[in-house]
Amino acid sequence: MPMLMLKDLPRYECLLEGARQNPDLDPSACEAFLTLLRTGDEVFGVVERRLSEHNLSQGRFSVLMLLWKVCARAPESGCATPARPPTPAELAEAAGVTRATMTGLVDTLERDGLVRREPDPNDRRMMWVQLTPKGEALIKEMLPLHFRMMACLMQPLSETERKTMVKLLNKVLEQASGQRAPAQPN
Amino acid sequence: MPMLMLKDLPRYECLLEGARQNPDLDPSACEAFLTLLRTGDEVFGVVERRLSEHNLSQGRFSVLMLLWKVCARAPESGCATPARPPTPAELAEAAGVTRATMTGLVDTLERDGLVRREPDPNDRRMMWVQLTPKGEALIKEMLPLHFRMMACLMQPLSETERKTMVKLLNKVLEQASGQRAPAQPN
DNA sequence: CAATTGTAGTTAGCCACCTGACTATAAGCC
DNA sequence: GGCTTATAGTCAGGTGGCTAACTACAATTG
Repeated sequence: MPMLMLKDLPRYECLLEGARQNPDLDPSACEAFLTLLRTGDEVFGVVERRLSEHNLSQGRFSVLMLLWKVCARAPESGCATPARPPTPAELAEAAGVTRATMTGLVDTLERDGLVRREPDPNDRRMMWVQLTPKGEALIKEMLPLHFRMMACLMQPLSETERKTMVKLLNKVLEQASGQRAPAQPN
Repeated sequence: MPMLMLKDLPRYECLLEGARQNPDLDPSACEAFLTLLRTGDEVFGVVERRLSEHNLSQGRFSVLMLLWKVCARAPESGCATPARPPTPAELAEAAGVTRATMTGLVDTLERDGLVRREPDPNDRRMMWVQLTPKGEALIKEMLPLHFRMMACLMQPLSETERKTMVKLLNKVLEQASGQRAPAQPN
């Protein structure tokens, strides 16, 4: 549960009351906003708790996933097979964290024997990161559990409702991404 | 951006491909799950970035909000007015963090002169936490900006879509809360 | 070829989250 | 009244985010 989020969402009447005092408060927007963050936080918490039983966190798990996808890439999957293992910078980019953060993640994963660093023979600035057998065994063990957890969490929604939620969330996602970088002139 | 979340969500075809190899993978559940976390992360990031321009974070802002709600509670708002300022433990409970975390938050807020600690005269274990005038001024300045940001983020959704999203998210929220504490016998 | 510029990885230092242990105090119960 | 138990706040130590600065190396360019 990484972010501090109000545990009890305000009742809608309180939002309406607040809107009467503050013209900037849009009750339905506020409700949607708070519910989104609250739900994301709660779901994230469930995931973290499950992962922590296997000594993992979201971050560590994501790195293992990224590494596993590379080495497990079947030829028929249609995805391009990279010529070499990924570098910390590539992992950071894919995971959406800074290179400094990735250094720390790979440090602890390496300390726990799940991952191995190896210098790139062609560019001495770079490192390659690879799963160890132990890391591969762990991710293979975890994946089915992780998938079942996703299914369990989304079980109250019908197929149609899932599609609807994804559609609505994507609208918000796009808006939020635009907020972050209003223009990418390149 | 507190949580590490894959930046590029997998395409749906890849999920279908994965499901063929792993019977536990439910493609629509997986898509909904990833989109939910990704969107929550992105929205959270927008908020953090805005708040950081005023030297705040989600956590610091939430504490100020909680303190402000107490002292700004108008009699006609219908909410019960507490007899005294909140304690760190109450703030932690309301914000959904541990008491230890709240100690740290109040530490930095007090260091920055936004908040004041005062011993409870009736129970020497407890402290009262209150906004300073500086803290109150800051939250009053921030709130309209914060409300406008919520409205902006939710602007792509119609009123109906917001209601729908809240309804669907609440189903997931309830499921996730149940996951966390399967039974509360009390 | 030498100097500049850019890139990869790390380090240091900050913040906010956690757990677990500790201290002081209050409350309940012989 | 004196144990025991419970509660409030804090501290210690760990993790995972961040930025900014540094080192080593590669690439570009005059």
